[in-house]
Amino acid sequence: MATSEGLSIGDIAARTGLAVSAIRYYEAQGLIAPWRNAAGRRRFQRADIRRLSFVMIAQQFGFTLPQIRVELDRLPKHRAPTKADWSRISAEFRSGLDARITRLEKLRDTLDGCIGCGCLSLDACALYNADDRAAQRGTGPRYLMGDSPD
Amino acid sequence: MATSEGLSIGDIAARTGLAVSAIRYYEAQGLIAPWRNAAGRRRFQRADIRRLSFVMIAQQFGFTLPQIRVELDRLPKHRAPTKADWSRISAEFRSGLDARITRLEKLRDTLDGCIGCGCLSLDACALYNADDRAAQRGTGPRYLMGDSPD
DNA sequence: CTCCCACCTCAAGTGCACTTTAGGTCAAGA
DNA sequence: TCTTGACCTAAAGTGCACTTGAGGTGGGAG
Repeated sequence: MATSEGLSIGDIAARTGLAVSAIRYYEAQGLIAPWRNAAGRRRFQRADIRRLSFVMIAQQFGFTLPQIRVELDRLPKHRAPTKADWSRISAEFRSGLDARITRLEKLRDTLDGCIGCGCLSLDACALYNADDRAAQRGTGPRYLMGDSPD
Repeated sequence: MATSEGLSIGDIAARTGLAVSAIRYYEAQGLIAPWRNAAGRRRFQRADIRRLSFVMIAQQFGFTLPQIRVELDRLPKHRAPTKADWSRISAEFRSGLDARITRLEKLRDTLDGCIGCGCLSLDACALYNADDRAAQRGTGPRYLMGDSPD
């Protein structure tokens, strides 16, 4: 409970489900900025719970902490995001998510075309096209990694 | 080129686009098992190119190297997978992929419902439901992490 | 004959996202 | 009064997937 003002790191941990160590780590990464009480202990606002939820959600979306930080930096440090903040960020999440889904679906469709095919030819199989032509352009089965086959 | 029998690690690197160090690492992880020539150098079969392509594709699918190893262990060590091998593995890939896509779509749909909502209520918002009830069950915004809300 | 390149091993380093450990402070309850 | 528990810092450790570095060998080209 709040001894005086704000929430303790333990409260935040309990309410977000995060480990205390993770919360401290996030502070070190600049994702949250609790203040300190007279005893030097971290004090959090309720809005910080939302910032941390935001972090967890964004991670689900595949964002790295530095990327999440960029988003959070555009938000007021201690306030909960407004409707406008949220709409903008949601839109970005949405496009990132769409891209991710599209990539996976492309992969799945290619796979579907290959199930039971058994060709496994380096020259012809769409899943095994890490051929010389692709290798010259970089690494790996490039077409599946997002490039289009020329 | 093949000095005598088989392909050198350099050949394999060129044809797969992988770094030589990565190929050695994969051997250490038991994903491939090249033999050695008189001089102690790795010699690969053409089928190993396919094994490595398989590794790269499986990574795209989100599998870890140990998981990929499990799949590869069911394949003959030096031979290219047969049609039957491939069909079985494809089916597993397929279901893993489907699960991944479903999860992302669920996330996206929730997000869609939230864009512009601005509620951000810990009790009501589907994206911010890291509430006490969820926290009691583990960590994070559980519903989004795959659990269903009770 | 000498040089270079491709290869070898083993150990350590990298980046991400944390956790663990060691050692210490402070306030409240038995 | 003593002890317990929540908190503090700084540094080191973890797991994954590699890369980099140091030091060494062998074979073919010039």
